Amino acid sequence: MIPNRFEHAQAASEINQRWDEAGCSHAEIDKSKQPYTIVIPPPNVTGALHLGHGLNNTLQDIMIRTKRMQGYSALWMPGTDHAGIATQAVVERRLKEQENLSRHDIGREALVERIWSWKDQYEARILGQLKRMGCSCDWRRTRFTLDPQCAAAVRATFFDLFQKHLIYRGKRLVNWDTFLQTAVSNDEVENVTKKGHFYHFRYPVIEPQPGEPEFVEIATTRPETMLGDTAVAVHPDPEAALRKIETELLEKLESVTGKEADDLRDQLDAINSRQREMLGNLKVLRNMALDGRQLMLPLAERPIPLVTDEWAKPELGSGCVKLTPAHDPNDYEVGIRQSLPMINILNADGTLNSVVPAYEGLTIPKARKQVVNDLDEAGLLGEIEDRDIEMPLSDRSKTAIEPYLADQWFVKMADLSQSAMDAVSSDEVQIFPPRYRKGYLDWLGEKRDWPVSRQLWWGHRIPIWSARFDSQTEAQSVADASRQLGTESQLAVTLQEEPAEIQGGPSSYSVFVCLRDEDSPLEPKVEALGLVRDDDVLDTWFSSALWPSSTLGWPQQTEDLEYFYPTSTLCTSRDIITLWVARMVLMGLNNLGQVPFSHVYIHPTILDGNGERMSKSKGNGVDPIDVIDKFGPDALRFGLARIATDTQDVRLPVQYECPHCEKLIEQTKKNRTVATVPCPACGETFSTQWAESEAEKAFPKSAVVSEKFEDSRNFVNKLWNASRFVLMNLEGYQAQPIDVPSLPVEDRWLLSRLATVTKEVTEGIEQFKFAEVGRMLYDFAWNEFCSFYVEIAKPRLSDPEQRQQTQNVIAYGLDTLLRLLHPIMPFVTESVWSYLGELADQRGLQPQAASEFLMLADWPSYHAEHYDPTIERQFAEFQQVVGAFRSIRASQNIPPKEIVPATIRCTQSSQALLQPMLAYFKALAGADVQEIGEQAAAFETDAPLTIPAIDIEVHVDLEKFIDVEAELKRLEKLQTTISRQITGKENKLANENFVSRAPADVVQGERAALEDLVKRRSTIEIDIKRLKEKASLN
RNA sequence: GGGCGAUUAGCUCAGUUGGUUAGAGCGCUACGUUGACAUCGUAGAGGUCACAGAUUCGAAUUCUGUAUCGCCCA
Repeated sequence: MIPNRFEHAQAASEINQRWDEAGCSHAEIDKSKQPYTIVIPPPNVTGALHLGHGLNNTLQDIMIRTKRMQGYSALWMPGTDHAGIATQAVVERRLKEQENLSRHDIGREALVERIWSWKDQYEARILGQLKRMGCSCDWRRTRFTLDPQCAAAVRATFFDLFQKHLIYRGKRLVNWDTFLQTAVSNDEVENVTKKGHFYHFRYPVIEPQPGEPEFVEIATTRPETMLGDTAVAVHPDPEAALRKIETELLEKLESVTGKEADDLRDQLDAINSRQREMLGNLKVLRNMALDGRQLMLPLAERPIPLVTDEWAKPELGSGCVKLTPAHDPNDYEVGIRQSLPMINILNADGTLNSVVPAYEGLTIPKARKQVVNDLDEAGLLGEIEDRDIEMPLSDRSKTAIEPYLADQWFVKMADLSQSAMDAVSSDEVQIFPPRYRKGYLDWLGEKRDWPVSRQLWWGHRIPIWSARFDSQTEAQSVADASRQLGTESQLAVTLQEEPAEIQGGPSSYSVFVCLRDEDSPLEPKVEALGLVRDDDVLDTWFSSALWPSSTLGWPQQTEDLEYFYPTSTLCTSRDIITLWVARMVLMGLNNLGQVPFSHVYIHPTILDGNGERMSKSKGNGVDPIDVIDKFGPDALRFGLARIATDTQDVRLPVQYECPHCEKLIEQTKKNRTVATVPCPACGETFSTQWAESEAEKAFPKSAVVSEKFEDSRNFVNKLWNASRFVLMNLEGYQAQPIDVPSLPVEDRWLLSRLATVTKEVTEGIEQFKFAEVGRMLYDFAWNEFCSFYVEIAKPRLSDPEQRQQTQNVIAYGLDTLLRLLHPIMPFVTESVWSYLGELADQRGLQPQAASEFLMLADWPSYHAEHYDPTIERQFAEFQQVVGAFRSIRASQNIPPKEIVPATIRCTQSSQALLQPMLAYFKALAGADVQEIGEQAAAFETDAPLTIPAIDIEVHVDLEKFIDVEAELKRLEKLQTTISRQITGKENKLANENFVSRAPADVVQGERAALEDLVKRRSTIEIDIKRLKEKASLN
């Protein structure tokens, strides 16, 4: 027999085991079925999953379970991502914290070994989290982006791109993380605003001509970079530039007023005063630049040119800008334009190199201080302003990013990007919600080459061997010799000239050899020619970009690939549309000639109660396991599905759960970063994720959860109990076909509602409307199935004549509801399914044996013929009458157990419907209906309620219960409301415009409504009068 | 600076092509527990739909602008 309570912890683990043993989530190639494939966005092995992942994976599971039930061969490919830089950073940081060692102390092999063991630990944790959530991945296929199969795909792709000359090496300005000593991509850099200074310097002019200034003033927020300056720029036409700004301001000024206009006028004044006071000087400087004047760079004592370039803004500062092409992205662009030397002043660790020996070895902050001091002593320091400065920080190490000139491998993006843009423009890949198309297309449209090398030890090592030569002929001969070593399918060779201006030295020539196979026998031969393998590894996204095909076996032409590729839907969050989705599309097209998926669904981001993204490092990350422990996996999933609207963010307030008293304590910005928290409810102290010392850890640790899952937990409970009711009443069940036309109204209502809900849920999932699907199922199950159908079934089940038919219908109803709910709440539905199978194995419209697992059962089909709008409308009348009785009872404080005499005045057609249902008013509203029809009368001591929309008036006999005060209060309140409505309607109808311009049916409707209201008001007024008379008699 | 999103009840959110009295869950108030469920039931209170303007007979809904918050990009 079904237990009293659904013990989710026990049930879920048993069910998981049964599914696992039966291989329910394993997908096989089955040519008789359509494939449906989802690849999981592989979670980083950096850390455990939080609710953001919980949402992501719940939605995927809803889709895959639905498709599986719909008869597809549904494959959900699981796995994890090695997340190169992130994981290495975490392990390195721990190494530093716990053992005070750097990666260089322990060496490449030892570090990589430690990262592998970290990976093993977190991969297991992550897969465990997914399993407990009920994710029906095909676990037998679990992959890892660094495993041999994925590595083979990486190698094949890299070789192919290299062969197509889409991979090249360049010295480029990269975002250098001086802590991790690697380049990071733009996307791994976040900008923060900090308080800083704006330093003004004077650079002496070498041999100024008469009338020319002796110094040029520049300003910078990063003084130490001046050691690498290679020019100072002035605008080529400062007069025109200022005039242009002036014109623009004037134009703008015409269209605005108030505060904004004042701002503009201030700006205009500033420009005008510049035109008066500075323009002359700027013109002189421009002419000096054109005349080839040079400046003496202080401290370095190096002559540098004065050049003209539009990057110098005559409206800002002194109008001159120093150029440090090797350490500033904008200056770098100017440097390329102006063919300036690029002087690197940094070592890889962020200390200064020997370019200016006096500063060698200093860290950047120290060098900055020293440079400022030295310039001051030299009398070249001007004003120092306070100013907010934008500082780039590495996402990974949280240290400052330095722009740094380094050798990097790049993928040429022009054609690849175009292909990925075309795929979306042509709708071959559809993105939902569609507003995300723009970001995708804009980003790809920039066609920026992709820097793929990372100076890390954890990742796919770049399969290139290289050597650099000063002489072209020498390089050529080594390149030729390399080519002789194997065939074009084994190796690819390029020779690349690296021009002088980039390096700041003479040109050189590099030979690159890319080997196709891992552990190729060619390796020693290549090395014998003096070529050395690149130390760097590939950007993590390079391997993730291959995920949809590498997991299916590509580059091998496997049967899996043939059958399951392209995949169907990719479900992810918006922050990686460009980083990942775009790259998968272009790699899929390059490697297989086919897009990797047809649909991309972007779900919202979960924020905490303060509107901040969840993350472990903020302390507001919620572990799905904590939620599962407290509320159960079904509640977690249902709760998540219900917040998956198509907005971009959703808020989920977060609480600590006190381990002593289980009270939930709202998380605040304050208490979420401390090690221990005193519980305001019980006074005991608990610890948080920040607990470190023994003393802190001695307090029991609090789970972090969200009370938003409480309603979902209640819903699971409701479903369980409704199911229990059904099961407890199936004694003597006999399977019988359900003859729909012969069914009473309530049964046909249920079938009609089931048909509609089935249709809407099916479509909703198809269209990624998960929140709506959740709401529909919740409303149907709770407010219709439980509150009405089950209540009505109670008297019918105790009536021997109706019992059997009711059992058949209710079993069918529950069966369908379980199927519809299964993708969202797999455990509780699977559990009920087993119990139902024990009592009513054969069930349905045409009874059939139920499958062993609900997970593998058929999705309900939409019975259009069951949808009956008349029945639904009639039943709605019944519900409204029930509501009217309840409302009267409540206002009269009639005790729930008392059955009150009642009558219903209604039209003949309503009477025809309600007559057979009269008994249910007793069950649902404690009303004993003694009379129904057009002539049904009020009682001597009467409480009436009119439902104008359906022309029904209900009356309750208050003889035994009359509470005149309460009744008067109720009626008078009603009277006020109605009067207000009447006024509104009268005004509306008195408006000539409304009557003449609004559609006739709307006007007609308003008139009818007004008439009803007036009628009601007079009825109520009569009732009030009668009641008052009665009161005065007593 | 550009793009995207949000702003509706104390909280978290729905709100279909503009049309009677703007909804739900939680929270709150009152009443209720031996018969599926107190993780429950019934009833109720609670909203100038951020602000300003425009379109319209009629705007939470369409348009323009403003403010606040968030995210992304430069």
